[in-house]
Amino acid sequence: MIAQLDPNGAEDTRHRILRIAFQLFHEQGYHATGVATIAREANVNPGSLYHFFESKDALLLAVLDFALDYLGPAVMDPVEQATTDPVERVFVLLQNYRQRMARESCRLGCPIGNLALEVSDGNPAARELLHKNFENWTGRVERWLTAAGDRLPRDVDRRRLARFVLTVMEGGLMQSRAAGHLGPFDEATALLRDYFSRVGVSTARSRRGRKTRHAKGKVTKR
Amino acid sequence: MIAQLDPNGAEDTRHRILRIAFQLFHEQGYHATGVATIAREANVNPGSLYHFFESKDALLLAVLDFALDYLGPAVMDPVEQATTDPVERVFVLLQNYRQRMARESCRLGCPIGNLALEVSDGNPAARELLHKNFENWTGRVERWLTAAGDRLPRDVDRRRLARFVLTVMEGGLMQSRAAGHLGPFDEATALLRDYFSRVGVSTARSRRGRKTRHAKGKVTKR
DNA sequence: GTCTATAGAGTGATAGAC
DNA sequence: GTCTATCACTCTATAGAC
Repeated sequence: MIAQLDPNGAEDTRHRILRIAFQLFHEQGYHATGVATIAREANVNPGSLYHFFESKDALLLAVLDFALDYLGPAVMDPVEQATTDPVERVFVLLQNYRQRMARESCRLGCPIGNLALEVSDGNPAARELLHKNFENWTGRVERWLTAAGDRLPRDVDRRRLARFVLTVMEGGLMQSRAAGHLGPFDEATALLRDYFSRVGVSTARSRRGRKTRHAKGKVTKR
Repeated sequence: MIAQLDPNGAEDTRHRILRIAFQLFHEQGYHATGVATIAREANVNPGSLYHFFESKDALLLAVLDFALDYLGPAVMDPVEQATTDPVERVFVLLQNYRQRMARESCRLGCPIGNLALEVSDGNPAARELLHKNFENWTGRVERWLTAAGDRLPRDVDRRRLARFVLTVMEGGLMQSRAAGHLGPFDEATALLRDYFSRVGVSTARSRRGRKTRHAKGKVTKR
C-alpha cells in the first residue's frame, strides 16, 4: 500500500479521495454518487481527481482495493481487542455490525455487499475485487474458527462455516434495511448461534456451564 | 390488480411498462436504468410513460407493487406444482433460484434484494414495499413449513425459520455473484439443509430411510 | 392515450494555464 | 499537483399538437 501520510501526518490527497469515495458509495451507491460530489466532499477539484484516477470506473476499482486494507484496522482488529475468545469473536463481529446499523437507523448496511449487487454484473474487474473482499472477510473469521481448535468438532469445515457466517450476516442486513428495524438481523444472528450450538461448537456461553438445549430464543418458540 | 389484458389478449400499455421496468431494474439496477431506455424497450414514447407514471420514483413504487403479484405465478406456484412435499418445496425453491443464476452466468440475482440495497435508504415508500415483498416471500414459505405439521418439532418457530431461508438465500446469491460461480450459493443451501436436519425437520431424504448423521457434504468435511 | 420536441439540470471527462 | 473553465452528453421531466 502506498504511503498515505506525509511527515507532518497530513493525509495524502489520493487517500482522502479514496476514503471519501468509499464513504459516499456506501451511503448512496455507485451510480447515485457523482464524481463532482466526491471531489467537493474531498476538497479537491474535479481536475485533480482525474489526475489520480483516469475514470470513475478506475476510482471504483481503487476504492475496492482500498477496502481490502480498510477491513483489518476498521472492522476486524477492534473485535480481536474486544475479546480473545476465538468463537466469541464471531458474535462480537456481528454485534459490531449491529451497532453500526443501529447508529444509522438501519441504513447503509455493508459497503461491499451493496456494491456487490450494484456493479458485479457489468464489471469483471470490480467483481473480482468484491470477491477478494469477501474472501478477506471470511479468511479472518476462518482463522478464528481454526484457532478455536477442538472446541469445534474435528470434522467441521472451518472455511465453509466462516462463509456461512458472512451469508447469514449479509442476508440479515438486507432484510433489516428493508424492514427498517433490527428484528430480522437479530433473528438471523440468533439462528446462526443456534446452528453453532447444534453443530457442537462450544461457546463461551456453553462453557460457562449453562445448559444448552440449543433451543431458547433461537429457532424455537419461547 | 388492474386488468392487464384487453379482450384480444393484448397486453396493457401500463402493464408492459411495468414488466419491462421490472426487468431492466433487475438487470441493471435502478439508477443505472434511464427512463428513456425503459420507454424504448417497452415501445412507448417517454411522454406516454409519464402519462401513466408521474415520475421515475412513482414508477419504482408501481414496479415494487407489480412484484408483489408477480411472485406467486412466476416463482412460488411452479414450486408447488413441482412437488407436493411441503418441506421439499423449500429446497426446490432454492434450486429454482440456482437454475436462474446458472442460466444468467451468476448475474442478476434477486430483483427485490438488489433494489433493497440500492434504494431503501432514501425512499421510505419503496422501503416499505420492499419489506412487503420479503414478507410475501417468507409468508409463502412459512405456510409450507406449517403444512409440514409434525415433521417439524412442535417448538420450532415456522416464521423465523422461513425468514432464515430467505436470509441464507440472499446471502448466498450475493456471494455467488461476487465469486462468479455457484459455489457459495451451493454451500449456503447445503448448510441450510444441514441446519434443517439438526433442528429435527424430517425431510423427504431422511424419510426415504437414508441414515442422517447431519454431516456428509454439509458443514462437515468429506 | 400517443406523438414530437425540448427544456434545464446534472453527468463523466478534458484542456491548458499556473 | 492544483486550478478554472467547459465540452459533449445523458438525465428526468414537460409542453403542446394530434
